[in-house]
Amino acid sequence: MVCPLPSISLCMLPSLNFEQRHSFRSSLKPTSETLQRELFHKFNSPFELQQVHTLVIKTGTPLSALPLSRVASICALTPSFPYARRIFQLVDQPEISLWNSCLRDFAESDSPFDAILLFHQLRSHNVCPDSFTCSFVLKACLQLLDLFHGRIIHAFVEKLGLQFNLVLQNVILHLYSSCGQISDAILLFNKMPQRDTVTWNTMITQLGKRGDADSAYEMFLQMPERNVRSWTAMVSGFVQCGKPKEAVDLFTKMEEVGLKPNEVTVVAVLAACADLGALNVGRRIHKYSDESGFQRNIKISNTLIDMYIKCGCLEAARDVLGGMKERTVISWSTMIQGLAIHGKADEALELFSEMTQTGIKPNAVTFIGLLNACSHMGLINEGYAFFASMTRDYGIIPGIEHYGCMVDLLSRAGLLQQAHEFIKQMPIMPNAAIWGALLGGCKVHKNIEMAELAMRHLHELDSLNDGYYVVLANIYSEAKQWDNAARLRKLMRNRGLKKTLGLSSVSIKEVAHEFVAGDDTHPQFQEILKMWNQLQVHMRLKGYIPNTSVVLLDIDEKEKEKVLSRHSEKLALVFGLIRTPPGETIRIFKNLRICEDCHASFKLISEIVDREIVVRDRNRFHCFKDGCCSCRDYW
DNA sequence: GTAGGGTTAG
Repeated sequence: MVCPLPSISLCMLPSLNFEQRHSFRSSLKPTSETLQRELFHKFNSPFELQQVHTLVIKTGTPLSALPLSRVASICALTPSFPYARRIFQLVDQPEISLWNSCLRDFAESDSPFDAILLFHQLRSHNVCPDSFTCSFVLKACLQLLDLFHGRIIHAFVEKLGLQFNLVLQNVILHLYSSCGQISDAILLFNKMPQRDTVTWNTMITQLGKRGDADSAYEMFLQMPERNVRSWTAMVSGFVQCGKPKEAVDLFTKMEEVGLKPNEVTVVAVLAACADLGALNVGRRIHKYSDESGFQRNIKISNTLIDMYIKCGCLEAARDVLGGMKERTVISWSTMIQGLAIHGKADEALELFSEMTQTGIKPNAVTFIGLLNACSHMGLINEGYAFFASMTRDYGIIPGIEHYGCMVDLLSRAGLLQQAHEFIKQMPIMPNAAIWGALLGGCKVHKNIEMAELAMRHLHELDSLNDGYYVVLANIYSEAKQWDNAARLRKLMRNRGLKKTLGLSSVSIKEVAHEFVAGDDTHPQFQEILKMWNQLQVHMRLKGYIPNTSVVLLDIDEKEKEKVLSRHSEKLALVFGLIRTPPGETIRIFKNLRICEDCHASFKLISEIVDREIVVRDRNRFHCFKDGCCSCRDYW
């Protein structure tokens, strides 16, 4: 027999200490409050539902005291479902709202498919869904990119007469567009009776993700009202579409309009600066970000690290990493990759062990950075060791990129036969990048036979890429096989391929000055030429001999030297020397790889003019100082 | 209840 004491709330007894309270409590009949609290902890399996229910009845506790949403999530996908329903029907709360909160939790959980299962459960037990039900299930479909169920729910929305619910229409639009059904999305967009900013922003975001910057921008201009998210979506879209300049320009316009960029905008525009190598804009945004109180945002810090690295400022990148209170695997991987392209393999490897010591597990991208570091410095054994370790110690299956790094590592080091064997033993089909890496090694190590073999594969895999033909033509002309070189040029012509023009830019007071190879139409060309001739006198005294073998054309030596002296990176450097004060570091950005003659020249010039010259080429950084390059001539 | 962001071989 239960002790017939009146129900007293424990909080009415503040003077009792913990032990007293505890002994008192055990002699009391549970109140609704204590019951509710305890139920929350006890509720673990559906078996206990009946026991709890019995307790509730025995103590006369109102049913609403039960943690109903917890009951719902525990019973949702079990045979106790009907039992839970019977309880819900006794509570003064719409049944569907309980299932909805459960659906929301499932949709946001690690297994969103549970939301879809629950939806089927609800349907088969004739529970009537409402608009919230649909929105949560659609959210689950979106997480899973489950177009099949998405279409079912869409049909259901129409059946329930919810086709005028703007929120639902927006989710459906989002679902179609992110499942790659852009034409369905556009169809829906066009027939929507009303649209809001979310509708437009969704379209802009998804078009940007698909690489269609033009359509996205058209929408951006067309939309009646733009908020910060609209601008952010467009800035981000430009970055994703490989238009970082447009991204920075739009960002500037956004500031002019008086809108305050938020954390997401900052990430997007910093990524644009990284792509552009726009250090000054990047620095300004870093300052803005700090002033806005974004210091603790990990994604911003990670993007800042990447931005500084890609702008050639390793020190600044280190400072950002050093100042981070919390780091993710991305923070470390970004820095490791950064050190790799700056030729600091030892530091990259050190950072890796520091990372694992702090308990952070590397991911597939971390290993790309590590292998890259080995590759840029010729660390063959270390590279093999990392390649083996990634699977053995971390269960990461190497992807095509990892194989690419290994082929690059071996080829660069001149182990061409070994590289070829490695390719033949790959468990996945080698792609153009793999053969391209081998071809690159053949150029450095002047192996015509292997180069031709690689080219046969490249011919099949990526016949429209001019770069490979140029490399092979280069190999031929260096070996003075003019017939073969000419044959290749003819092949390129027949295929409608043109050699990508060399483009270099040098930034002076925030303005990027661009130079094209061979361009003598620049207004300051005469000045540049004069300066180059002066430099050459000093260079020749230091033993400089123009390396005319890099010139593809079969022309006389004097002509070759002329072509050589007008390489875009040389024009940019000389212009930079003229227009900047002595001692200032010169930063050059080139779209292709730096040529061997320019590399040799820059080393000498850095010594002659006593300046640091930082060149970011298509692959990595070269930092010239006191007659040496940070790549130690291994590239 | 609906829209967004960070590292990735050559």
